[in-house]
Amino acid sequence: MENEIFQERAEKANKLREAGINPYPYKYEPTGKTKELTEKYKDLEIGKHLEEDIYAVAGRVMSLREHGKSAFGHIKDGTGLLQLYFKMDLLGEKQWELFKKLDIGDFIGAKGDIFKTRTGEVTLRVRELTLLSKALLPLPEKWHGLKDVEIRYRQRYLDMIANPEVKDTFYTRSCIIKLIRKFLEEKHFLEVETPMMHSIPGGAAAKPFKTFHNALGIELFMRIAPELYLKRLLVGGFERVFEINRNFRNEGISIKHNPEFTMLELYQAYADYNDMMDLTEEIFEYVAKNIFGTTKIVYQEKEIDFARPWKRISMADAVKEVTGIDVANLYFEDIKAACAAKNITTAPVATKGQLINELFEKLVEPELIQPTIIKDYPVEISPLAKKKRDDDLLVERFEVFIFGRETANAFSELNDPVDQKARFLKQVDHEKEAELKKVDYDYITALEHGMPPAGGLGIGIDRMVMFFTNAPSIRDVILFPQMRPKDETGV
RNA sequence: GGGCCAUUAGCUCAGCUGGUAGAGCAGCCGACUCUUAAUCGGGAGGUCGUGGGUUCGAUUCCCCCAUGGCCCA
Repeated sequence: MENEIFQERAEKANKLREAGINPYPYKYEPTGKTKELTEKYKDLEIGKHLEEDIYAVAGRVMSLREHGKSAFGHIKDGTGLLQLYFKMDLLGEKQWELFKKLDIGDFIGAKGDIFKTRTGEVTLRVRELTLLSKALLPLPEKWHGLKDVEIRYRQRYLDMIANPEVKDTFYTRSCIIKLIRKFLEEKHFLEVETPMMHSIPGGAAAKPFKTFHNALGIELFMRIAPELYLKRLLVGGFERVFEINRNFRNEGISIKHNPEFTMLELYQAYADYNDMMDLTEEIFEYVAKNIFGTTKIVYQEKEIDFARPWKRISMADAVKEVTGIDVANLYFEDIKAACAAKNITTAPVATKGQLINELFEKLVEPELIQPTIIKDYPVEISPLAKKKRDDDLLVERFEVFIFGRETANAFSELNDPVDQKARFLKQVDHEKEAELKKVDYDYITALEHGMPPAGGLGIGIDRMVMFFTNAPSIRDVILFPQMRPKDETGV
């Protein structure tokens, strides 16, 4: 059947070629956009024709309603839809023949005058029709749209055509990123680009993708985080830098995880994690206000308010608040027992800090619906953060949780090269994948030259976009989410 | 990695207890010069995800696999 439609349409294209019409011409110059025209003439009197108001519009044919020697249809361009009216006696016989070979899905140019139909719709009465591109395959159905999620992700272009809100989502995504850039530039942050291919994967705890550089003859890793390079820039003298770019993590795919995802990382010299808390709140509030005019949004039926200030609470206090377990004043064995009592399985060699983190992740995280800053993490799970100024077992680190999801991560950056080296070595000792972990001595060397005290912040852009577009899955905010390739027989 | 669910026409979906598959839209032919889910008439379109099993007979029951979704680790 698909083949049949394809053949019929290909045949139409051939007939047009025989008649001297190129079904794939080179250029068209529209003089109006659909949205602009429907807006401009929305108050036009019903039934009124403006024969002097002539426009050329271009777009994809989305519907056709034929009436013998006349027809209505809609075209869609980048701004919206516009109704077109085709009349045989106005088009002339030759153009009418061309019209009859149109299919839904074709791109056309249409030039004509404006009028308003009896039913009150601004319509272009076509006097000159140009085929701009013949579509050989049919579009998804007009009424129900495209629902098959597999096709929506694999053939995103069909999703965009059939489901208008998809374009809105990615439009909003672009706006959010633009706003973040604007905000940071106003605060004198410099946007930089650091390597995507690292010889030592660092800056986060995640499995990397491996690749190979032939000329150098070395294994390289797609970056899991830009952190260690951005901090080298602090050593070099840039005081405020940021990067918005892709990270790659060779881990599972879920509603919250795509192997490649976009991260904002920024570093500010002479600042600490308290400054990063303020900055994080400001960024979210700024974006929310500029997009919605308010700090309140609805995400998956829950109202979320980004208004400052957010709740700020230490991890230990959060665990105590939610579970009643006073981890700060308990010994290792008691915490282990508490985990067991809550049916939380723990690694046999877990440290106290890791146990507390387990309790936090399992029992507290899901409760953190409103934006919440969880601060003061156990040192053993945070090798790049500076120890808390009054507690050696903790680091000055916070994460932001929204709707139970980790959305940002920030530290007072560790700039003591001796401490950093010790923590790297300890990590290599403990990590299961120790053979993957190499100490980045080049980074240590950079710190040895002196890095100013600094605050650093990372925000998961995809997750942020999910909140602002009410997207249930990260795949809804990534244009081409990772899928298993289909075999060569196609989709 | 484990569990559950889905896969039927280009798209959206029906298909009961096992008896060789239906609708709407799209597309095709015809009628119709203000329709908008246009309408009316006619016809066409299917390896029921793949492979195996049970059965006289499988879209339907069972198993494997593939792809996707959700949940858990």
